[in-house]
Amino acid sequence: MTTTIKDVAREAGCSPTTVSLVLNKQENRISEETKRKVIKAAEKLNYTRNELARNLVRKKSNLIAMIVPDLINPYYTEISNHIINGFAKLGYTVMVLSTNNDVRIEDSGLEILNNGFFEGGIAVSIDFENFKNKLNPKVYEKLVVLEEVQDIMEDIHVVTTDNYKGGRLAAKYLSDMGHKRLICCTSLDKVPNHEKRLEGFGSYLHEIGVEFDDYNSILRSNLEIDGIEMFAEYVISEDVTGVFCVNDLIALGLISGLRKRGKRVPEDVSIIGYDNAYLNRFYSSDLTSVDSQIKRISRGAINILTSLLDEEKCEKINLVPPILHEGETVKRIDE
Amino acid sequence: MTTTIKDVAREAGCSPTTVSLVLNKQENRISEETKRKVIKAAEKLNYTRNELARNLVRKKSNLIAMIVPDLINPYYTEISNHIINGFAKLGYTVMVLSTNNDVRIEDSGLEILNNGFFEGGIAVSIDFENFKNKLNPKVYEKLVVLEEVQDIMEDIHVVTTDNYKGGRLAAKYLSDMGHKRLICCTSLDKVPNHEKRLEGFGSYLHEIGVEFDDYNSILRSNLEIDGIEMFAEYVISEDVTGVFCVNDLIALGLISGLRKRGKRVPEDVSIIGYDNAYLNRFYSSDLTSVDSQIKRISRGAINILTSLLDEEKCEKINLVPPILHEGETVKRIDE
DNA sequence: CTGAAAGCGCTTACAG
DNA sequence: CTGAAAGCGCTTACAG
Repeated sequence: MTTTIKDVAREAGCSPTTVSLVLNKQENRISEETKRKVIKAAEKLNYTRNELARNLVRKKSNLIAMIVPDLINPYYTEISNHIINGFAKLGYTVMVLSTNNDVRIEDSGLEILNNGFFEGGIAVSIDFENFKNKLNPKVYEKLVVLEEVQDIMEDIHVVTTDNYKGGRLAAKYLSDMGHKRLICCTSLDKVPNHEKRLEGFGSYLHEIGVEFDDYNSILRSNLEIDGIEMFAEYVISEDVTGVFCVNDLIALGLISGLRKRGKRVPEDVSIIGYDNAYLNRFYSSDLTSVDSQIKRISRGAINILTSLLDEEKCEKINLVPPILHEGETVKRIDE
Repeated sequence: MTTTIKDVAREAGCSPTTVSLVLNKQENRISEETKRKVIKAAEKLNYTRNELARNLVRKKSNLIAMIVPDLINPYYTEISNHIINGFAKLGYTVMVLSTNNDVRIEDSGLEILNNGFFEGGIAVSIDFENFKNKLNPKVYEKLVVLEEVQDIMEDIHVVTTDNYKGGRLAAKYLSDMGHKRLICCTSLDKVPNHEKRLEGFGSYLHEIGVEFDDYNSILRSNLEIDGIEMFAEYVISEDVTGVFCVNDLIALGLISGLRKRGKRVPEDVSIIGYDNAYLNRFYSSDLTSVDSQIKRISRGAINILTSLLDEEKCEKINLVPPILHEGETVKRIDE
């Protein structure tokens, strides 16, 4: 029913070998005459090569799988974009699988990584335990993870923003601007990147003697819009002056929630996000944010994975230093 | 080097057939004893099945490919999300390929669709000509396109918002609110969805006698942030009172550009978008927008594609009626 | 309850 | 310049 190389061979009056050779542009040894016949036959029969069979023998697909937790957070889509474009230039096609925080989808993702259709993988913000249990160790050799390092995965290649430093940067900036009543807003699930940011944030405040404790100063919610609005309620009721949001999406949602309640940013509350995502620029106010340098992270990931694909050695861990982007959502205050 | 079914068979002391049977849970006929041995051997050798080989013979992968133009526009990511989740429930995994408006990546996408690894495809907003030329007609039978219909693709299944009607809805609303100096903002590339929206918009205005001509009333730019800011300049210099943006991202960018220039929305300029994307809710003002009912579109796509996968007949064209979402970015004016 | 054999659609030494 | 043959790693009638 589907036309194969054999059909083309029959139509062209030659062997399957010859067809394969011609179609793979290895036709230096084939006569022009035969070449033409083959191409004509292939066109006539509407032949398209079965890549499954091809890859089975070649063990090469030029395909890379990218696993992300969701497609809502612009950070993930932006980083995907860079990686797609970067690999396109190198002749690789990247397909992205978003687990949408569903373990079953994540498992399918791991299976896909295991099954050999994709030559390499990039995983953003994953469940390390699950990976460790279900991923074939051989896959590690062609995988780069974009998330705060965990001891649990000692064999893996990592590139990520320096979350700890980023958290400290945020804390320093807010306190330099005179803020003392601070909280953090983060996700309910303990994402390693986020936790490290909080750790850095807290550590800086402790050093300079500003009150900050995990129980009262860290707010958690699902990141649906209503959870984020709950943050707004709390900020208002507790008279907080500065908020560190572990990503930009939370920051934008929080600003929106505050404004709906008659509060102004930064006049009444100062907000700082993390990532400095491109999509922020479509937003009315210029969000102050710790820039995780998405482009550099992407480039790093591409470099490492290409090295791995070429079986070259390379550094295991690659921490990209964050930079503070001073927007207009943090105000200096004096008390 | 990679362990195969043969290795497992040798280790377990049985035939490859038996291993395959056990690992595919078709073990009703296999003795408990053997079963255990096989599973143990597989674990010991860290065996993972080669899906390439498997799919080659089964012609079944439970994988669906989704092709989108970019991952920046929240409309694409939101629709992807719904489709990923919907298919997950049905046991299919969806991987998305973003062409990033690069023909070469789009071509890879078409190749992937052709190559048989994916059982079905969903394509959002594509280049019809390119599809027609390069896609194996057999793929049409398992493909649904989410974009305004083109005569060029008569064989294809389509589900999309009723763009024409949506455009008219926007025009009616703005004119009902008293606006007469209107323009549209759209992309430089002629996306079928967008063009149809403009057509609907213009047609309504013509009917009620409001001035609107394609040359002076339709602004086009690349959808980078600077292009969109150029829109803002124009709106201000021409004293426009109402703007129809063919998608929400343009609308948000435009609002941001106007505010930077000291203009207020909706006090000075009224803005209406298209899609009513979820991400809008993280934005400070509630954007007035033609709701394309992304969920219904997604559900429609899932239904049709599952029918196609089951070789059932179904309707070719599925137009989802849009609904006006009244936010707070359009103001009534009277002159 | 189990296995030998054919076949999925391709590529690639090898021989001529 | 061209082709027969083996093999990629699996599944699935078929036979026993």
